[in-house]
Amino acid sequence: MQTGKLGQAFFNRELRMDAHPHVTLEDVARAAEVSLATASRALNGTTKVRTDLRERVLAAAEKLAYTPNAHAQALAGASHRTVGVICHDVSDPYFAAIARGVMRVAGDNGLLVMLASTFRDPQKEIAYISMLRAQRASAILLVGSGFEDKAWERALAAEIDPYRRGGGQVAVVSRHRSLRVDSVQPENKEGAAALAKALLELGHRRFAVLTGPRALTTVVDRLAGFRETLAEAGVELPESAVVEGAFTRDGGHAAMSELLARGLDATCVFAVTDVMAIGALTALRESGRSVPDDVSLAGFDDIPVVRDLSPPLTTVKLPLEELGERAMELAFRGNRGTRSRVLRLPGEVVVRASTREV
Amino acid sequence: MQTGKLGQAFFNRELRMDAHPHVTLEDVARAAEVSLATASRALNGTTKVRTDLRERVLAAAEKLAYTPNAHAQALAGASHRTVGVICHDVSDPYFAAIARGVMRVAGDNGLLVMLASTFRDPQKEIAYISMLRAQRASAILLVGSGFEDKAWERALAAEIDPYRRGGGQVAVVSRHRSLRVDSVQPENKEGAAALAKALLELGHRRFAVLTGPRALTTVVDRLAGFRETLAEAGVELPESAVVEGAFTRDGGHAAMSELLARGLDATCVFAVTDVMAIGALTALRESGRSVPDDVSLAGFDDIPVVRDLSPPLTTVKLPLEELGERAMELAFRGNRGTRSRVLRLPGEVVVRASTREV
DNA sequence: ACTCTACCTGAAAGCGCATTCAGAAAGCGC
DNA sequence: GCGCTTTCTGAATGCGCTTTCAGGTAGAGT
Repeated sequence: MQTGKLGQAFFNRELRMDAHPHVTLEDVARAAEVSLATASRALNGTTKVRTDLRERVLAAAEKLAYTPNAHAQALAGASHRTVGVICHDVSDPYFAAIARGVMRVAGDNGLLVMLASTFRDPQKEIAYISMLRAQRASAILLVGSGFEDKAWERALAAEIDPYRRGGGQVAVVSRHRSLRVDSVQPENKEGAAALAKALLELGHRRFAVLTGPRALTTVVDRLAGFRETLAEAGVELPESAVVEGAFTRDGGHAAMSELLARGLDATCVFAVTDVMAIGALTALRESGRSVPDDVSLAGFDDIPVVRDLSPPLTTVKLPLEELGERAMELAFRGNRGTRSRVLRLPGEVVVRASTREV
Repeated sequence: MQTGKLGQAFFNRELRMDAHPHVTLEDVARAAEVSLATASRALNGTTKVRTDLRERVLAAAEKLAYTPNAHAQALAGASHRTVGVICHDVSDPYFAAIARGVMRVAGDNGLLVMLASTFRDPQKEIAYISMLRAQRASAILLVGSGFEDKAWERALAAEIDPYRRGGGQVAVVSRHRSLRVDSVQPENKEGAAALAKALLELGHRRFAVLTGPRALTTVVDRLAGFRETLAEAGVELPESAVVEGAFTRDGGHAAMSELLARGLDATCVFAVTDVMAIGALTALRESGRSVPDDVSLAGFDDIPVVRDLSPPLTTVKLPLEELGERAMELAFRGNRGTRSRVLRLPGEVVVRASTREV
């Protein structure tokens, strides 16, 4: 495995699996006094094996605590069932929820999931795909917004294309589809538009937005949906009311603080993700402002915890787990055609107490 | 791979990796007009290869988008670097934080992580270990509280022992160490004791506790530490003031509701995990009670979000990511001795606004 | 009882790679 | 320029398993 790409290893110890050699199929066959082929067949049930022989094999396998070597099986041509999932950070509730959906489907289907966190390092994403390719994972799921960067997409394609040519399935979740693969996408733009509409209906006219990195497609879409809907209502969202921050709780906190420092004159703040909204909420509280009395706050995603905030957060509910489940289906259902399939899942505005009428 | 254990598959389509056969080392060697052995050596750098030959090989590999087959490598004896992590639910912030630590270390060391969620199904835990064993993962990490069940521990050992005999490393995180393997454990009992002391110092004398399943060792330890410290101070914690619930937000919500229904007469409620505390907090709010004015609330773990609650939660801060990191070190540092190593990481009481002096 | 057809079983090939072993080339002293 | 050692290269082996392929055995048909 070419792993050097992922950084300096500090574990130099070689951990070979041959301390005591593993029990092999041959051991089982010998113990059961049958041929290797028969042992294999008895264990896999691919062909009928005389009952007494099969039982002898099963008994021997049990007694020796035999477990087939998945590598040998894979090499010998058996389909091995493992999925690779690449996300930015498992500990982000947004990805965690999607991963949950993935894991559920995987568990129900005897699939092993290899989960990798890139910590938003594009290099790592590439490196992980390469590793997953080496593992001959049957499918790779790319979860999370990609970058709007042509060079980057090209580098990605250089890994993905050979993988697919080799028969690998690829699906992306919540990501721009410049990669021509199957994808399942939340309706970010529509969701943001619906949210904007709901906020307008509450009477708000002066808005501010806390965005994540503007290069992320998710940010672009949500911002566009929000802004355009305001524009249609004749409400302008000046660039000075848009603050960019990291896609994290602290990013939201910092962005909100920045906004407050600039002198907040909006009656409603929209954070493009719930995670950022959580940071923003705390920043507002720390500044002595009350939500929603002094300012309304809305997020996006509806990660589980936001309903337990005080006040509970108005947001756009996304079917996060379903996003993961659908992606798995897409990947394992296989794609006969040449066109990439796109599954769009709508969000739903959930108005809670963090926004009020003005 | 024997995967039947994990339930009914609904994906019947065979996804073989041979749609277009993968580029092999032999292809590269042929393209570079060198022998297979030379190509292997050039790519791995194990032995010196004449410069021009190496460059030809590298160029050919690049051109053909060659990726070694990790299965073949593993089978041929190369150590393959993959870790298996088994937890209850990735989307639980507690596990997510630990997983984050694991992933960070993995990423820095070129390790691939196979993450499995058991959804608290003991059968699945066993099945996953079996799969990981089949994959010849270099190490397996068991994250999360085990059950106090002898039969169950025995079944587990039946998987673990052969794995270790084969040279596999095992480490457990936050789990009773009836399994004689390396472990890293938060000081649950001590932490709960320290929390109890802090709450006593705030003047509280009537307590209630929201626990998770009493069979979980984590619950047992935290409850014991809490209760014993109260007892030392002459404060009794009657069983009627202890409510058991699921180890989830909803479990905490339900348990708190139950407690309220019984007629809460405590001035302070301790939820054995932050996740449960979050549910409890909402239940209290829904009942019209103010935290901390009407009742104080404390949790355990210090998952990231609790500081953003209103009021921020008093809790016992555990070094969650470090738990994961240490486990990885334990696993990959290897264990020369016969005794299993135990790493205990202390918690620290963090008093926030959810508890007040009475 | 004898042949023909199913049905099983076992020997052997091969999956893609790392690595050993023997041999070839190159470098050295004289 | 010859014989030596030192490097490097390539053919061949084996990792553990699945899967042909070629028997072999038993049962059916007459």
